[in-house]
Amino acid sequence: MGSTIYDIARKAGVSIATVSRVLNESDRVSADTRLAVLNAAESLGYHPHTSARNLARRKSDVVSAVIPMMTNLFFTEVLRGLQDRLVESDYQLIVHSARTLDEVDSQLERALNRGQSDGVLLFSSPIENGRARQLAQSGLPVVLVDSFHPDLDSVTTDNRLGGEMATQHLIDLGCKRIALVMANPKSRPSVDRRDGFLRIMKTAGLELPPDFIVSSEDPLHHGYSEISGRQAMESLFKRGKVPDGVFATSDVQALGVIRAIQDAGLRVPDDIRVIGFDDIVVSRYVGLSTLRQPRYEIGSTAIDKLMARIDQSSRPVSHTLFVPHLIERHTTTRSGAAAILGSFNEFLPGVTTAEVQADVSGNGPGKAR
Amino acid sequence: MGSTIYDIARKAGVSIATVSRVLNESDRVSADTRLAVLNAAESLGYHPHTSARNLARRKSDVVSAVIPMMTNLFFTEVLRGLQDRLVESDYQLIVHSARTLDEVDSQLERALNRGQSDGVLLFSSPIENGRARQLAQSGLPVVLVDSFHPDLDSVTTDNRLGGEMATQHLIDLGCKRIALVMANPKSRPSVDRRDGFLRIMKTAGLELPPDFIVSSEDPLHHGYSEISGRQAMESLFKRGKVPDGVFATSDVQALGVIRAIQDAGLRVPDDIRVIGFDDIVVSRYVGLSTLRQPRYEIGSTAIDKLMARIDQSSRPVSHTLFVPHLIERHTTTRSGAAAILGSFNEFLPGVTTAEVQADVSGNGPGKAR
DNA sequence: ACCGCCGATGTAAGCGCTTTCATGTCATCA
DNA sequence: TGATGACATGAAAGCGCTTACATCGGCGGT
Repeated sequence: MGSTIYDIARKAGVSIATVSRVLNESDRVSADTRLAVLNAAESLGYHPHTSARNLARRKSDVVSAVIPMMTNLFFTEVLRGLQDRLVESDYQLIVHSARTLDEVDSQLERALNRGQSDGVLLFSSPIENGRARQLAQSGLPVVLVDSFHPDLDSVTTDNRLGGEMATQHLIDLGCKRIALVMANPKSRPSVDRRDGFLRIMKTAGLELPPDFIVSSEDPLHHGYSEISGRQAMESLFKRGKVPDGVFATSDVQALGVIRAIQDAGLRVPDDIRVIGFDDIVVSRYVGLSTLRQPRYEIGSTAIDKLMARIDQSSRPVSHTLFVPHLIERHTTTRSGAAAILGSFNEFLPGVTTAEVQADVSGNGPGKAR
Repeated sequence: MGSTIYDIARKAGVSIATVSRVLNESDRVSADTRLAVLNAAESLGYHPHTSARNLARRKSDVVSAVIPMMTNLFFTEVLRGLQDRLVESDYQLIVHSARTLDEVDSQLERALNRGQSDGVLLFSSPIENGRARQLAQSGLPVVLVDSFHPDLDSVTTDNRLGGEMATQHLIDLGCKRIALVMANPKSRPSVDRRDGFLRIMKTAGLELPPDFIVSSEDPLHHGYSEISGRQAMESLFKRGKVPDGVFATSDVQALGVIRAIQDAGLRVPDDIRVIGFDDIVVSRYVGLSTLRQPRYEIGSTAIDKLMARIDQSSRPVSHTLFVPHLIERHTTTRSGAAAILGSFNEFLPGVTTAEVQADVSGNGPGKAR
C-alpha cells in the first residue's frame, strides 16, 4: 500500500517523468514503455496521491458547495440536481453544510482555502459587502445560488415574481383575507417573496389586516421548517384571526400551516386555501399547491457557470433568473371542485368523497409512539 | 490573492517555520511573534493551501462517501444524518455519487486515491472478494454502510429481520396471499429482506403462489424506484394475480405499488395492504406503513467507526446491526379501521401530532438542538 | 566566569507529483 | 556521410506546506 511513482519507475525501469506521462495520458511515450509502466502500476496497486497531484497541477477537480440548512428538504433536492450534473463531468463535490446561517461564515472560510477546490457554490446566504469583498479577495471562482450580489455570478428563481404569482392565484380563487407566513426576515428569498405578495395585494386593492404577516425568528433552518409554519398559524388563530388563504414562503412551512389549520378543526382547502413555494417531493403526494423552482436547471446552470468561470476568470459576470412555475394541487382547488375531487391527497385518485367526509369528522387511531 | 507563508514570513520578519507554527497553534512561539504573524496573515487575506498542507501532513481531514443511486430519497436522508454528525467534527465530506451500481467501481476507484481523503464510507454495494481485496490493498480505512463483508467494518440494518417483521405484520392483519415486490436481485438488502419474507411465509405455512415474487431488472437505482414498483404490480395484475397484501422492499417501490393498485381500481388498504421499507420522509405524509431504518444512528455510527479506524488502523473489525422498527400507518390498517379512518393520508386531522412532532424536531434521538 | 539547559527561531529536507528543459537516438535528406 | 530534426526519455526544479534538527541567546547553578 502507498506505492508512489518512484516505485513504478523502478519496477518499470524508467524515470518518474515517464511514469507521470503515461499516467496522464500524454502521448509522447512509446507503446512499449507505456505498457511496462501500466503493468508495473497495476501490479503495485498504485493509486495516485491526490494532494501531491493537485499541488503540482494547481488544480483539484473539486468544487465546494456551501449549503446552509442542509437538513432542509429543498437543499437535499437541489443537491441531487447538482450531483446529476457533476457526475458527468470529472469534478467531484465537497459539501460544507452549515446548520445555521451563522455557521456559513466558518464553512465558507474553509471552502475558500486554496488548493481544496477549484470553485465554490454558495447557497442561499445573504451577501453583505464584507463577504463579497472576502469572496473577491480569495480569487476563487464563486457562483451564488438562490442569492444575489451584483458583482458575482448568480442563479436564482425570481422569488418576487413567484410571490406575485402565488398571491394572484389565491386572489383568483376568491380569497379576500390572505395571510403570509414567512421564514426568518433575514432570509432574502423569503423577503423577496413577501415583496411580491405585498405588491399584488396592493394592486388588487385588498385589505391587509394587521398581523396577517407572520414571520419566524427561529434561527434553525432560518425558519424554513414545518414547526415554524405551524407556530405561525397557531399564533394567528390565537389572536382570533382566520384568513381564507395562506401563502407560505416555503413548502415545509406550508405543511406546518396545514397541520395547524386542521388541528384548529378547519379544512383545507374548503375553509382556508394554502399555497407554498419550492415544490419539494412531499408536496406532490400531499397535494400541496406551490411554485415550483426548477431545481434541476438551477443546479446544472450553477455548475455550468462555475466551470465557465474556472476556465476563464475574466468572463463578464452574469445572472440567471428562473421563472417559477405555478403548480395547482388540492390545497387551492375551488370550493366546488374540492367537494368533487374529494381527496386531499392527489396521490390517491381512488378515494371517494364519502371516505374523505368520514375522515374529516372522525378521529384516527392514536399513534402510540 | 494566493499569498503563501513566504509572503507572511517576509511581512512579519520571521521564517516560514515560525509562520507555520503560529498557524498550527503550536505554542512554541512567543506572544509577540505570534501577533506579528497573525497580523500579517490577516492583512494579506491569507488562506492556507489545502493540498500542500495535506501533502506535508499526510492527512486530509476529509472522508469520502461513495453512494450509489444518490437520487434515491433514502440516500439523501442518510446523507443528512451523516452531515449532521460530520459538522461537529473537523472533517469534511466528499461525495462520490454513482447512478448505477456499475458506476460504483469507478467512483470507488477515485475515492481510494491516496491523499484525497482519510477514509471511505461505502454505501449499499455488493462486496465480492475482488473488491474486498482492492479495499484492503488500498490501505484506506473503509466502513461499509448497508452492506456486509466479514473483513470490513460495517453498519447495517437487520434486513432479514425487517423482512420477517413486515411479513408477519401482514399475516397478523389476516393477509393470505402475500406478494413480494423486490428490487434488483443483485442488491443485497433486497435479497435479505426477501429471505426474511420467505422464512416467515414458510413458518406460517402460507402458500406462495408462483410469480408472487416480482423483482426488477432495472439497473437505474437498482430497481429502487417508484416506477419499478409500479411496473411490478402491473405485471402481477396483468397475469391475473391479485394479492391481498404486498411487501415492497423499499418505500419508493411501495409508492409505485400503491399507484398501480389504485390505477387498477382497487383500494389500499381495504383490498390490498401495503408495507414498505426505509421510512422515507414521504411515507409519513402518505400514510405508508413501513420498517424504519434508524438513519441517523446509521450515519453517526458509521462516522464514528470510520474515525476510530482512522485513529487506530489495527483495531478489530466490528459490525453493527440495527433492528428496524415497525411503523404502522394507514396502508396496513385492518379492514374495519380502514373504513373509519377513511383517509389514506395520515397527514389529515385524525392523526395525533405526536409522531410528526418527533420527526420534525430532529433526525433522531440524541439530537441536541 | 563557565557549563549546560531551555525556549524561541531558523534551516533545510522532504511530502508525491507535474513539467520544463536538456540529452540522447535514429531515420531522413542533401 | 554529416547535418537536421523528430521523437522518446531523463534530470531537476518546483508546487506550498510541515517538521525534524541545528542554532542561538540568555539563564541559573557552581
